[in-house]
Amino acid sequence: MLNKKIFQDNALKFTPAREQLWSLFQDKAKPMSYEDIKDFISMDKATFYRNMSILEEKNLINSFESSDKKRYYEIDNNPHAHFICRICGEIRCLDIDMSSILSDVEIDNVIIYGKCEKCKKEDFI
Amino acid sequence: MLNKKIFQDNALKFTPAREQLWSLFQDKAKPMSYEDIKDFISMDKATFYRNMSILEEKNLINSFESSDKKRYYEIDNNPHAHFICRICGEIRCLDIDMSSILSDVEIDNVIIYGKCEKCKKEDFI
DNA sequence: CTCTATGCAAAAACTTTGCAGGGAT
DNA sequence: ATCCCTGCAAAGTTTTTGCATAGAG
Repeated sequence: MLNKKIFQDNALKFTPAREQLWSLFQDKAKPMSYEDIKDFISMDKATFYRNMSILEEKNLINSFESSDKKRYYEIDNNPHAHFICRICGEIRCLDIDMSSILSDVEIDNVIIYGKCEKCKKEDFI
Repeated sequence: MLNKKIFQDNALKFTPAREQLWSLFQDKAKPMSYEDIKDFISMDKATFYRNMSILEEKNLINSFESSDKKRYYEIDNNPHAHFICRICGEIRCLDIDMSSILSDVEIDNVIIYGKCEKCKKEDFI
């Protein structure tokens, strides 16, 4: 089984918790926090956070913290920048080439905060 | 006095705490957290945070949260992006125009996370 | 069988809030 | 005199840690 192989290749035991997390994050193509998925997984939050840290160390998962103080995780395929609306909290994935922005450093995350189109309009209401 | 006028123009009382904060953030041209300045101010942390929030509402101060979970503040003059090294925590102010990257939204903060030049080198030691 | 993974509960870290007293205008 | 400001202490929120038990290989 493919999922199992991914874990074994990384010297990680193939446990139910990890299988759940892995398939959930593969199905949803968006960043999600513990809060977002807690009702869809059956494991303690400590297990969630510990496993996500491990998967991140193995470069299988990326994460960033939003302005809502929560950490969002997503599968590491095709790294990209994120736009976060500080009004409604919407997180939008962006397809910007980050490497060209800045030389001499190794960029692994770009977060752009602002007001999304919708919230910008509602300012005038 | 200029400082006093700035506060009065914004319907804020000119108190010792605010005067301290304002001159400190004007002198230092870098983002600073409560931790960074607590030894140089004589006020409770609640007063610090409350005043910084107020100054931010009045658009006199900008802030962002770093990967160390601390909120950094700086004077609102000349808004700019920041690079934060996730290894050593260094915060570098950047002079990039991000507005062109993304349309339809109102950008007010850009944070680029990565590994700074120094920490990148030390990886190989 | 051995070593890693998990659940539970408590700790940690930074920021915010409630409240009562003090100070500016 | 009236509000706003401040200090203190306690609460709040998300993530992390310690420890005993369970489970994968």
